[in-house]
Amino acid sequence: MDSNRAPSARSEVYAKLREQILNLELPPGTALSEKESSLAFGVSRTPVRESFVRLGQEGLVQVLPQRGTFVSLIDPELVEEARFMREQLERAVIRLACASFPADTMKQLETNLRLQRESMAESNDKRMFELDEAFHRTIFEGCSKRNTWAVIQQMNAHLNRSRLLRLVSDHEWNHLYSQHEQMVSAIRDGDAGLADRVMQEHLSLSIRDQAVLRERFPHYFK
Amino acid sequence: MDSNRAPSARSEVYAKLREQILNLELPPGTALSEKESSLAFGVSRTPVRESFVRLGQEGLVQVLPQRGTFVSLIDPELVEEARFMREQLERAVIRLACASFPADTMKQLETNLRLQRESMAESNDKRMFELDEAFHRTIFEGCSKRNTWAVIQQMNAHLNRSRLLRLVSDHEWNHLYSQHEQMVSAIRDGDAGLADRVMQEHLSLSIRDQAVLRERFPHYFK
DNA sequence: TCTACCAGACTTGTATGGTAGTATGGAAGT
DNA sequence: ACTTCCATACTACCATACAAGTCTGGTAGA
Repeated sequence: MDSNRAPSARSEVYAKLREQILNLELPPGTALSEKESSLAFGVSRTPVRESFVRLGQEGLVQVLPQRGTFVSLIDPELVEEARFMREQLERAVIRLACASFPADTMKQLETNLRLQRESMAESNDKRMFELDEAFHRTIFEGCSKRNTWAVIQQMNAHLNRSRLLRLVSDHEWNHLYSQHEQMVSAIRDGDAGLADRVMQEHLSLSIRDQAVLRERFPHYFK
Repeated sequence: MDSNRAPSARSEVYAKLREQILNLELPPGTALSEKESSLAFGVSRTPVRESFVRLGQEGLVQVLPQRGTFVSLIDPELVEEARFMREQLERAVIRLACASFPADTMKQLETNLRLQRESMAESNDKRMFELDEAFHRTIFEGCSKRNTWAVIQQMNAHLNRSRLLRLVSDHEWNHLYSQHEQMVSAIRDGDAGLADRVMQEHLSLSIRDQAVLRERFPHYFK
């Protein structure tokens, strides 16, 4: 069941750093250092270095030779493009879903909706966030577009640093939930036009978040 | 002008390995090894290792701990999804281009078309391939979607291993060129519907290549 | 006071040795 | 002939030492 019987030091460090960057626990612009991180994690520089390489490729850190490694500033252009890509791909996929969608995957969506209602009742924001992600992922899986979702997730690393604020403004969840419900109905009815419109509106919400974050933390941005 | 005054050993090794994998010079399934590669490139194992990490993240190689590193087999599902993503994003972008496109970037497209005619006359396939890539990239740049193009390029790594065969069947170029011409006209006229249709057809051509390659080299595929 | 310079404390880049897990082939036992 | 076991030769993983570039602060000289 466990693909990695012994999780490597590298993957541990990588996962932890990535999480901290996405959390804004390590804010944009923070100076990292191989040595410092290796001490913090209790490993040698090698696995830390290789984590930096991976994070650098994803654009989450910037490695300047002989100068230092820094958590990347949020690039508004990159964020907007990430939103654009996600919008195009999610709309295309949900149109596919309206043409044909497996029954058991539809069951999963319905279960997910029920869990969303429960989480909203409990005001469990963290759980709600996970369910939101799972909801979208499930649509991709129903259309055999697992890898496409994976690419979106990578792009979303940048988008998500901006979206963090919404987590605290939980009054938005009701709106998002009703959109999720509309999507499921549209897929069930095969109404691609409706699904497309709802998804487009659904994904346009994140634009405003960035403006708010930018105003509050101007030095986080490029 | 040179972003890297002294190209690092790592980036050299990475670029070379990547090129060889995309060339099929290193066919899918080939066993690599840190030691062997380090000897071949005349560097230590460290930069080779870090190249493996990068290539692994792109899905071009598969690193199995304590077992070995292998050039990834071509995953048909991944290839189809790459094609799907590219289609959706290119169609969305060319529709944007029809709404608004900078005059100087339009000049570049026209220049590119002229060079394409010259290269076809010379039967210069390599040049033609480069111009084709530049053509599409220019459309993205005109719409301020540089990063989106970069993501497509990464996905295309998988797609391109399948597209290699087309390079030798140069009789296709005439068809591709006329489609390019139609796209430029459509952008000039702001005819998003036409542009979308042409682009869709344009990008559907690569599907057949995979079938051919798969038939000839079944052991290259997953 | 201001400038030029240099020493030292950083940084990442590269090389190398040792460790642990894995595949393989041959020998010993059935 | 067939199976089991083990020595051996791999593999990637990690730790560590050294190399080379960069920044900083203090100092000597004008």
